Amino acid sequence: MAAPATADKRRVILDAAVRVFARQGFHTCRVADIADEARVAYGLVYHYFSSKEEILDTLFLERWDVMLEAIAEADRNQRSPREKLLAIATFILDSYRHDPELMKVIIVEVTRAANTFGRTHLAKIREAYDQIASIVARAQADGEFRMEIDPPFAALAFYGLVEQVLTTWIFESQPVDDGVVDRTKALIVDTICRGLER
Amino acid sequence: MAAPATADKRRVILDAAVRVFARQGFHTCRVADIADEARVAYGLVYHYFSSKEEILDTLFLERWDVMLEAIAEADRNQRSPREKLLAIATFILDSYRHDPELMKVIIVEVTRAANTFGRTHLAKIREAYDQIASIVARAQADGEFRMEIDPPFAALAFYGLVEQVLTTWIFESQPVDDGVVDRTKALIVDTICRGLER
Amino acid sequence: MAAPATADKRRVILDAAVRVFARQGFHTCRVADIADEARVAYGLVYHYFSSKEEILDTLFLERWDVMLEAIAEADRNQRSPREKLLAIATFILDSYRHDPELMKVIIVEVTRAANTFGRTHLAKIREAYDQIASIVARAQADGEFRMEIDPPFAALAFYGLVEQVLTTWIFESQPVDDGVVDRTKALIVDTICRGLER
Amino acid sequence: MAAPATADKRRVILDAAVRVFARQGFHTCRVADIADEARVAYGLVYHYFSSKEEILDTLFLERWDVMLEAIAEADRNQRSPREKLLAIATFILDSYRHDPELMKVIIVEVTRAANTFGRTHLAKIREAYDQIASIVARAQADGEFRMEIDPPFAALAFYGLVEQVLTTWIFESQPVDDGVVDRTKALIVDTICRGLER
DNA sequence: CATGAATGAGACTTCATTCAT
DNA sequence: TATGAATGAAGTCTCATTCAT
Repeated sequence: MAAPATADKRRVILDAAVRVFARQGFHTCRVADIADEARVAYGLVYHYFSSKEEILDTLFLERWDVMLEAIAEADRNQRSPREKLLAIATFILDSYRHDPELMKVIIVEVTRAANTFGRTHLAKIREAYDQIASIVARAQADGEFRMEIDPPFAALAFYGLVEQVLTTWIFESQPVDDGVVDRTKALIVDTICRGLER
Repeated sequence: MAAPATADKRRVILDAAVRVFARQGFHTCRVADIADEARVAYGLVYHYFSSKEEILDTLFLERWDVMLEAIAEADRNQRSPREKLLAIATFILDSYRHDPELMKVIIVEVTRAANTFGRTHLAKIREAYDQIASIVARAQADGEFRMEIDPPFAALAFYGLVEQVLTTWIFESQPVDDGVVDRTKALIVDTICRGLER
Repeated sequence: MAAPATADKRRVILDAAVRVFARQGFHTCRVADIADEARVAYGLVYHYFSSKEEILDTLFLERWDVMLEAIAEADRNQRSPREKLLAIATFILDSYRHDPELMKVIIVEVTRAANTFGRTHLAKIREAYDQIASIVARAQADGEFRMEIDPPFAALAFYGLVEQVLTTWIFESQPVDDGVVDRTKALIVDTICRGLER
Repeated sequence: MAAPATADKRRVILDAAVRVFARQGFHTCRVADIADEARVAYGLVYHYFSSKEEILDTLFLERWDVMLEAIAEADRNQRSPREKLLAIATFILDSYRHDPELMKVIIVEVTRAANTFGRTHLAKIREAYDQIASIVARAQADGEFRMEIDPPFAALAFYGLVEQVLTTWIFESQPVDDGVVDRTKALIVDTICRGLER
């Protein structure tokens, strides 16, 4: 039972892949880059993963499941729809704050890659939309949200804005501090819930 | 000595590239696929374009300039900010209605490709955001929009929703009819301007 | 009869080819480079020459025949073998002085290209050696040169030194003036005829 | 567990490259030809070398360093300048005798390729000239060679003749036997040291 | 588990040559 | 003669994946 605490090479490879994908992009990087970044032999990558794609799939699914659970929890624990949306925005923006590289990879390489991984994981991605739509639908039933906007569409607007914000941050590739994160999540919720007009 | 109707091979290649990029994605397709689709010799592609990338750049810039002009025109010709945003949404959604493949390529391969072409054309893309933000800023000055939401952020919400809608359609890859387009553009403007709450 | 004095496009192409071959080398340059340098349409090159190779062949044969004649003339007009060799060295070095680019092309791309054009034009190249060897042979018969060195070998030494000198100049790619040329040709003849030892 | 005799694939590739370069010439052969000749997968060539050029560079540098050392050794071990030059000529001609293909490649593709590899390796090539010139200079100081011919020029004549001889053999592409080699090296030294005149 | 050499299909790009005008 | 668009065969290099140790 002498295995050292950091011997989980699989994890090391996954973490290295995040950095490499974030830096170079999935299509541009080579498997060798990942092995180098992980300081691991070339072949070991293929010992743990059957392909380069599977690494990205793994990263996405790991994280996305956490997010789906966070959304569910927000729905359970918060009272008003506004607070629920705020909790969701908070979770996603905090995720970026804590691990911008991972979020960059997930958004750029999966969520927004309509031709490739986005299509592969369409069902998973939709689950998030559906949960948000469900929150909206119940808010309408409770008379808190107006009926004109159908829930899937509202989910689109909300999640779309969150993702657009993250994309902007990713493009700017400068670190965001807690203040920016706090103000932005409030702004997102306010914009979506109250609209632009006076 | 009338110019032959289909002699512009450069155009033929560009149009073929749209179809191929839309179908297979930029990274997945080969230059040979474009040449085949255009029914043109392999080398001719390189006679007109210096690389596969330049083809995509050309497609994007051609179309994006048209869109920037359309936004400017909407700003000039429409009275209220709501009408201006509606005109912009109309233009973009109609663009998709009329040439879904081209719009798919531009959004999937450029606008949302934060690692590659999106970064290349960042300045151009931002011009659109800036124009929209400017509309919002003037609406605030005129007392029509509320002051709480800063204009660049509002532009993000509006354009983000438009793009998210198109992405959904692209994912579903089923044709949209005029009715859907009309209802959606109204919904976009209503969502962004009036918000979700009662 | 409006043809301008410089309308000989064939000549224009040949002269342009000299410059391009000298600058970029035969293998590295493209036919398009020659056409550009000649300010002539792409296709015209193929109107006058059947291939890129034929251009180089033409340049070589044109010049080499002049040289063979110059050697023959030196043999006829000069009295002593030393004067004959001096006249030959003079002619070759002067050729370089007057048109270094052409000489560079002939030496680098033909004479020293044992795998390609050197092999093609082997017979022509040998004619020069043979003429020089013949001069040496007669000098031996006349008792002016010693018998120990067989004429073909002597020709090798003499012509080899001339070519080695030119190669050095080509490598240095700086212009040589008349003084250098004069001193060098004397040195060549002296070295070959009298040797290094006291 | 003795190391297998032929397991060094890098060496196998280099040796195959010599044969292919000698047979077809550097510009005419394809990397595939080298891989085939080495009975090795295409990609392995690029595993060991970054380009076709690097293979030739490697072959040249390996051999040239051996030659520089041989010249230095001749300078150290031989007494008279004539014996030193004889030892050098012997080494180079023997090199050809033992591995004519390698010497062909080095001379034809590097040493005499003024436009390409010759230029790249100019400094290395000059080292050989400089060593020979240094031998001549000391012979002049010792009163054994006459002062009229400056040492770099003498080196040119000597090395130029050696190379010209090899080039002739290469052109003839017939094997040379020891007798020819012995007679030729004596002839080279005699020609350069005593000259043609009686 | 771990290593990294070995494989080979495939992509991009170049460019000599042809041809219609 | 003159033009330059059109052709398509090659060739280099990359890199995901396999495999022997």
